Amino acid sequence: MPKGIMLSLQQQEARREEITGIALRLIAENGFQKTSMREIAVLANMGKSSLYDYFKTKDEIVVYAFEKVIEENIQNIHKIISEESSPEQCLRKIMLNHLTVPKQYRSVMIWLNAESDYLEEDYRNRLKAARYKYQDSIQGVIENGVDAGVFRRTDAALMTRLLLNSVIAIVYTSRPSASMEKMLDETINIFLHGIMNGGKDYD
Amino acid sequence: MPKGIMLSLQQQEARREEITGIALRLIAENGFQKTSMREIAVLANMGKSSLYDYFKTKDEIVVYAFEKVIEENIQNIHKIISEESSPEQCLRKIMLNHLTVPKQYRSVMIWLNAESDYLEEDYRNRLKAARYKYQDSIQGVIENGVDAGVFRRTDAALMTRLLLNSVIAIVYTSRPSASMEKMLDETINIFLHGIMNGGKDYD
DNA sequence: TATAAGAAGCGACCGTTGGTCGCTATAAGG
DNA sequence: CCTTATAGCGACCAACGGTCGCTTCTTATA
Repeated sequence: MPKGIMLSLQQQEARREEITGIALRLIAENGFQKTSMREIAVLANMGKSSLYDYFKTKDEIVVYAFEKVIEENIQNIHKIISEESSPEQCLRKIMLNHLTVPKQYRSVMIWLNAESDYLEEDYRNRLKAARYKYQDSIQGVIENGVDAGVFRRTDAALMTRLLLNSVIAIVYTSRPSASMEKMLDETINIFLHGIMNGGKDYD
Repeated sequence: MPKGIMLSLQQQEARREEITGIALRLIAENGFQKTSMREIAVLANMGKSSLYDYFKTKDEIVVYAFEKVIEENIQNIHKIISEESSPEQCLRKIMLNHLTVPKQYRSVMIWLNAESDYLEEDYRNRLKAARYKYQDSIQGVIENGVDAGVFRRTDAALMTRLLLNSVIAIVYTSRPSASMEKMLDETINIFLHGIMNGGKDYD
């Protein structure tokens, strides 16, 4: 391993991605608690202390991973929005996209959901920013649907959280009652037929 | 501190409850990770190693707490079911009850949701048993509603998980869009008007 | 009353953890 | 060729969850 070479920003980023990938794999296998920095360092073929040249703490690794996957998801959402004009279909596709978040990311997302309140303020803020940005782009779809008269007037922010949490309920069960796609379909049907103007108007 | 006295089972149970209470308070404040057994021991006025006379591990404390709160909730549900004949109102009341789970319990429930897969098998099984029992009693209400023709035919197990997860989405947000009761109301309206036979029949 | 049995409680200790620090080795710039 | 800056690392630290054997006390029996 050559030392003393200045790594370019891209190279640093690549290192960070590599470390993150290893960490996510281990965390998905054994949980956050039982995954140690030493273990990650071994698999990344570097000394443990070198990890700290790329991430300030263990927590930051998962914060970073979260930001990355959210960023990617937001890109997907924007693409879906630009390609699909029906708010209803738009929502379906967004949820389907959310469902296909790679497996390794799921455990850190769930873990963050539980522990994010107790992280350092800096990390909390980064997580909040990412999460809000993601939620807001979905919320926008719902609000557009309301404005277009496709959805009844509803609490779009709440609705967004319900939808996202429902995906978690689908993905993260030890007792699935059907395939994930089927459950997602049923879930969206439940939500839509409660939210769409169909005969009755709740205003 | 008298030593050598044989504690009755009730006294042991009381000790366990006391320890659990302290632990829950600390965990709600600082998170599971940052709550140490030493800290708990100090507040419980006992040596750290004495904690291990009442709980085998730190994890077991939260497993025990989970079992307790679920048990209590199941009692409440049974009472609601026996007093309320309308499946719709029944669901409303059950969800409202779920919403009123004491604050300290919430953080351990969320934490368990994230980490339960990585606990010792014994704990995993205890958690599973409690959770299933709880879910099943709610699922029963939905199935009754379906049989009575009040609800349309749906995946009752999925529906249960959606409902429970939605309560979490309501309670556990840093950006509430209304009071918890209002959000719960809106949530149930969304679910019910998607699930109830109102004009259309999806079969 | 003397004593054996057994449980409550604890201090000292263990391996492992996340994280720090100062040193070494090396490349680039003058 | 020498200075400077940096990637990388080994040794170390306090704190953690958890264990063990000892002390201290009560109760039961003789």
